[in-house]
Amino acid sequence: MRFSRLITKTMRRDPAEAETPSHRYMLKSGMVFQVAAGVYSYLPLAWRSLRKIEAIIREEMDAAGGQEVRMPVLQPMELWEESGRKQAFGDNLFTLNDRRRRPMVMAPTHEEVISLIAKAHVQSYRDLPRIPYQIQTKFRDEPRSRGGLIRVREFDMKDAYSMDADADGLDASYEAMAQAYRNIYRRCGLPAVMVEADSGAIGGRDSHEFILPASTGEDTILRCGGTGCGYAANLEKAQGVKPPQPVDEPLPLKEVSTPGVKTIAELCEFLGVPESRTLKAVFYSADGETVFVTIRGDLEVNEVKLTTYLKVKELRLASEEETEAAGLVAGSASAVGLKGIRCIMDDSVMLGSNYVVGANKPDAHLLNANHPRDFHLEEVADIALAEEGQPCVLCGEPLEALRGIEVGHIFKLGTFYSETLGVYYLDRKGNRLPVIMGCYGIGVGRLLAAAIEQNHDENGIIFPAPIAPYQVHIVGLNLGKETVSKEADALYQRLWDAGIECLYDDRVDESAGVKFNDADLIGLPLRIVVSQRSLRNNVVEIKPRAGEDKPVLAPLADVESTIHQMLSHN
RNA sequence: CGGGGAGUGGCGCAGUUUGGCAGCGCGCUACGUUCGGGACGUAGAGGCCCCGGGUUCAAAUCCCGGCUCCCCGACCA
Repeated sequence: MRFSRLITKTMRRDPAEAETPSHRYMLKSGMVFQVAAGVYSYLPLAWRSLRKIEAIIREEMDAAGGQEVRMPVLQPMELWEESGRKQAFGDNLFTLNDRRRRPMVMAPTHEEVISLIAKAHVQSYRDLPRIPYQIQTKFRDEPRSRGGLIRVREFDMKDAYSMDADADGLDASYEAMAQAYRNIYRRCGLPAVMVEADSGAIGGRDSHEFILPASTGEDTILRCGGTGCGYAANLEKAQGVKPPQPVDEPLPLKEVSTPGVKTIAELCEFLGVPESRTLKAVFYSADGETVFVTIRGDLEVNEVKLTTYLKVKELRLASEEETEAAGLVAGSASAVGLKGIRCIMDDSVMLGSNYVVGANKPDAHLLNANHPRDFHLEEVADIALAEEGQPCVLCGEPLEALRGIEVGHIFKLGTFYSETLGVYYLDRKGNRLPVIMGCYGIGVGRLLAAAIEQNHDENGIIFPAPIAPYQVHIVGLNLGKETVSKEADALYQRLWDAGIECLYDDRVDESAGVKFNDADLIGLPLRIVVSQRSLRNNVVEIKPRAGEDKPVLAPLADVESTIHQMLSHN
């Protein structure tokens, strides 16, 4: 591509609305153009890069036993009512009516349709396993789009669905997909980390996310800082070893006056006890029911874990009205003597004794509360937020925290859709059984954005070669001189003939500085400078975008081989 | 949806407090000079000041209503 013919231009100044680096550089380099909140046009540079990512995905999906299909974006609302996901998606669902006023959905994902297809085509265990996939535009009316392509409302996703006869089959398909994902990220030059993830409301046993480390990421993961065990999980799901506390002989329960004391911090200050010697009480509204949750004072409630444990759709902190209606005394509540409300206790409470707890009346607390002597709770679960520095549950090494961007997510769905939508097969013995499904997603545009988040400097993008729009940026200087422009044009043609993708800055009137800055901004792996000065010695300068290496002076005749050598080095 | 910020030539902004010719820098066009890290001169083109209403002799500016975008929180690839 000749720079002078490109439909886009680079911007000299930073676009005002972009704060995250990938957003800023994609706008500045002319890769994308925003049309509405969370809706973008992909312009030539971005589109070439996206197509490279897609090509890698296709190869790996095909190699892992996938087969590409194409399902419709436009789908009847009926189908979403049948699966119950009209409700589940709620306002996130883009909807419209057709000319006969029939409600339609712009699909956010394709479990429903793939189930219909499976229902029509899978009748026997002989028809399994199958892994159809597609790369297609999805529509989700996100409450808030952000960060350029990081989170948008219209986006391209590779979505795959596995269909198996039994749990072993699902495990095999799942592992094949996981391996395909590892290959995809590796080939894109991106060190994504596979972490355990919350599987969400619909459930299924396993779920993993692929997180690309980046400081601007929306997700936090905890991973084992040790070398051997490899434990890594999204903070929403992560476990750590909770600091054990002394389990002393139970002392007699005793009420103390604590005027004005509401928070754990105030309580510890007032009584001179450590947080781990107190129990915190938190009240939630879970699908409308007010529930009481208690956890050791030095730990925080993980609302995702709690949501999953309760198997509810909506969890939020209870309002003052709800708290009062349930007879709870905010600031002085505890499980001691509490009746008529569902209570959940974090298992950390077991690791300690003689707690300070609320007295369930204003301005009073109890000393030396012990489980189960003073309160006996049936529902005990791990609902605590794991923390950096806690020992790994597998090997005991301290956990480390890492921010990152979710660039893929895989789920073992189980039989939810098969049973809801009627996808059954006959096994060897003639039993009618639901097909076991898994689903596997990669956000293609987000992967590009994440790649830039992770690979940039103050001057612009530093593209990993496999997903760069072009491999080489030819910068022609002194192109006003016919001798130079002829050589540069010829080299450009030669490299394309040799299969090397080039962006050729053939602008005659731009200064060298402008061209260098644009090359840095766009960030192709290699920059070749063709100038009067270099041609005098029959060489061109080749310089990698990454690193501080000095340019290589390559004789004109050896340019192709030098490029190949330098690209394979990266 | 809650909280914060912003809408003025293609881009970045000033002007709004105190109403009075719509400005600056970059970019763009033409000509000339320059030519290895965002050159210079001269002459130009380009605006629904987000939209609708109101106040006023007069509104980018004041009042009322609405829309859009960005950022922070609840969701997700």
